[in-house]
Amino acid sequence: MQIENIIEQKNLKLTSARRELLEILLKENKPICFEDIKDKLTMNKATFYRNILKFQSNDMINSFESNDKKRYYELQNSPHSHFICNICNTIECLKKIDNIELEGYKVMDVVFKGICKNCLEQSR
Amino acid sequence: MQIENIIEQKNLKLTSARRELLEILLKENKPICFEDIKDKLTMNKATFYRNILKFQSNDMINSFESNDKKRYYELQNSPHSHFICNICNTIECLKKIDNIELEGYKVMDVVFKGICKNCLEQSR
DNA sequence: TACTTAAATGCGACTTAATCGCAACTGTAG
DNA sequence: CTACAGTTGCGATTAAGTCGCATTTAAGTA
Repeated sequence: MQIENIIEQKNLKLTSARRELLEILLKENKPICFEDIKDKLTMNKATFYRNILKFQSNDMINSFESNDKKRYYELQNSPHSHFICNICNTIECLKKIDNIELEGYKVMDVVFKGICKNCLEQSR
Repeated sequence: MQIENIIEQKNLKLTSARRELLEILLKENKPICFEDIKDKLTMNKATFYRNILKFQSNDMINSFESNDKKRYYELQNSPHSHFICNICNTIECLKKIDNIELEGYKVMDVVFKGICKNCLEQSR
């Protein structure tokens, strides 16, 4: 999916800041936080946050907070869940789990917390 | 469960700040954030956060961030999941869901995001 | 190609969550 | 009653996120 198409689909202006931000998100292909990328950003941080908000309200990205108290952002290419390890704090993307449904609710995102495979094995 | 017992089980000192904080958490019986209770707190906010950390490392409370970008804390009396509505931002406690397991992981907490029952009905 | 304008940006100030170092204080074991 | 490790209050600090405003820019239109 090209950046031009993504933007056009949502009827947004394609600015250099937005191109930059989308390129970063596409390239990373995993949840990233502001701190991870602030040095790469040429745009002002206010612009960063305003575009994050814009993208979120257009369902282009989702975000969640990890154990390190930082907010992570990720492109919503392919919807999937995340697992955050309480020990090593690693964020793992899980394969889409489509059997998670709650009667009466529309579930759009799931974040699991607990102990990941690696840490479980090391505790044996 | 009495506060004295909770503290004693964990080999922590029972200070007035900790009694106050636990009383608040017990009384609320739902996830609360710093802002919700800061006016009630007689302790310093550094003390608040230090005790939150202490309680967390002793598995007495868990925390998660909601859509309002505030961190919510809750006593781990009875483990259960939470549903955060992307529309009304309400945090709901769900009944313990014990059929959620991930092969190879230890799941300790689940946060769902999506659209809650109320908002779903209103969108019809 | 130039014009127009709503939307986007940069900047600086601001708010607030969360943390830190340090001196003073306080539970609790002995 | 005492000693001391652990806890607290305080003030300063860091960093995420927001806001208002002047300036700039993308993109449609003539």
